[in-house]
Amino acid sequence: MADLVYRKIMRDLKERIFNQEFNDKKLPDERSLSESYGVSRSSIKRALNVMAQQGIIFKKRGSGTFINPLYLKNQSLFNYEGTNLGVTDSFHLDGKRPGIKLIDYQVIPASKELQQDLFLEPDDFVYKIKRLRLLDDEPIIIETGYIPIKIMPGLTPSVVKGSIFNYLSEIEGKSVTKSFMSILAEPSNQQDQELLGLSDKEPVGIMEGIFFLDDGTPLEVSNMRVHYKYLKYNTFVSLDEE
Amino acid sequence: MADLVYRKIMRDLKERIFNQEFNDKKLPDERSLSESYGVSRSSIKRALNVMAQQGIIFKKRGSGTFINPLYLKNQSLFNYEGTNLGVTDSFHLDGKRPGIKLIDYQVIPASKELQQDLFLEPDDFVYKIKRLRLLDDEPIIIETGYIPIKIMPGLTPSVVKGSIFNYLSEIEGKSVTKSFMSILAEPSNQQDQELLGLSDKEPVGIMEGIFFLDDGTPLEVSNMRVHYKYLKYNTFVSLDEE
DNA sequence: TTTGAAAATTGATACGGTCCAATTTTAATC
DNA sequence: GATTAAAATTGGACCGTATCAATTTTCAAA
Repeated sequence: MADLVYRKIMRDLKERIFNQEFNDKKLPDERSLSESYGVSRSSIKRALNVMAQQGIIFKKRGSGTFINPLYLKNQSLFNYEGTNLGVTDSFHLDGKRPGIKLIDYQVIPASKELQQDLFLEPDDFVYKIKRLRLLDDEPIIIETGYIPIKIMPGLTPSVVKGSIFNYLSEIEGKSVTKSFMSILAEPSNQQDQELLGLSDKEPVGIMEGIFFLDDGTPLEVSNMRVHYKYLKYNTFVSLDEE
Repeated sequence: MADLVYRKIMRDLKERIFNQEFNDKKLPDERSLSESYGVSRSSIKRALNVMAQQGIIFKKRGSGTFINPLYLKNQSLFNYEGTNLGVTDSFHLDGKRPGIKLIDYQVIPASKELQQDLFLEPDDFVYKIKRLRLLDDEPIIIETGYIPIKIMPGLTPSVVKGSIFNYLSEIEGKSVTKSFMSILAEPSNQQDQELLGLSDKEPVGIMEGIFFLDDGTPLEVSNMRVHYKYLKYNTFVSLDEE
């Protein structure tokens, strides 16, 4: 994973940028980079494309490649890194201790909507798993997930008390690297208030969507009701389509 | 813009997918596509990569390329299209009539934070523009923006009553295609409640961040307090880095 | 000094090739 | 039949080239 040419270039360039090596905010041109790194221009282009997509640099034809001034100042914003997409990975908040409390666990027939979203047959069953996510014993997320039985036959309550995605990758060698999510907000309902310790004037953030396995199999439909103070979704958007 | 090879391939493939031409949910292999379209495999790869990044297809080495079942069902979710990033473009809600009410307009010295975010000198000035966005006369967003004077010397109140981004692209030929945004939620404050017609139990969604010009110049620091019923941010996330 | 055309620079698109790695298919063996 | 090994399939990485398009630089003419 780490020995790809274009990734090595990226790592090195990021470091050089961070070390202020390019004090005019401009990178060398692609042909020079190609020569100095001793790799093809295609690989340079690939590295620069990814970095541009992440918002670290801007490219302008005829002019050159420029460093995003914000990258130097606020590098942390540009690190969407992580090995997985699950909550256990996403909220790596400053060494706080994550916890899970199992609220509900049952096996139910898949509803029409779940059949569609998870690509199931009418007689398929799913786990319904409702959990409370904690950070240093403080509740922050009410998470309700639906997972097809036939994909994870071994999903026992004891497994569910830990990270399902980690279990998947460690035990079954499958990884969850893609998701389609919607983010929105709502007033908190009574259950939110009880479980998350909110007043009736405090809202919840909602992240709902579908997690996919590597090969595109829909794994889980998830609905997360997040304590509003812990919801902060950062994103760099580019309309360039590549 | 529309005559690029890889885009033509993308358009055609999307249409063929939508027409159920690949009823086994599997696309032809790259080499066949290359031959049948009469283009190089590289171009096929490029088209497929972009489509994979958009979540339309999944690729699996050794196995093939597969259609995301959700694409057929819910195609609208996969259209992040648009020519600009501004609010005027983002919320194209079903032919509703957008409107703008100017609340505040002044020229002020750039604060420390603005100096950093917009890359300004200590003696630079910015416009502070506060506007209420309407949809069919219903208020949905309180938008506060800061734009450097030196970038848009001609930003008069009359311009500000319309779309600033459209003005930029039509009059000055510059386009805003990149942004760095954070999305979060908060209880509504009194002003939110008055301007957006919310009760004290209803929250606002907040989208704040920086808009960039094509060449990487930071154009605007923006803070949008959105009526919670209108905040819905859809996104496909992939950890594959390309 | 200013203007404007030509030249140089620089990223973008596209081609086509080599080799590799994961997976599936096929065939052989027990 | 089941198991295993070999072969074929299929996407991934990387290289090097040719041509184009936007921008900047150079330099001669006015």
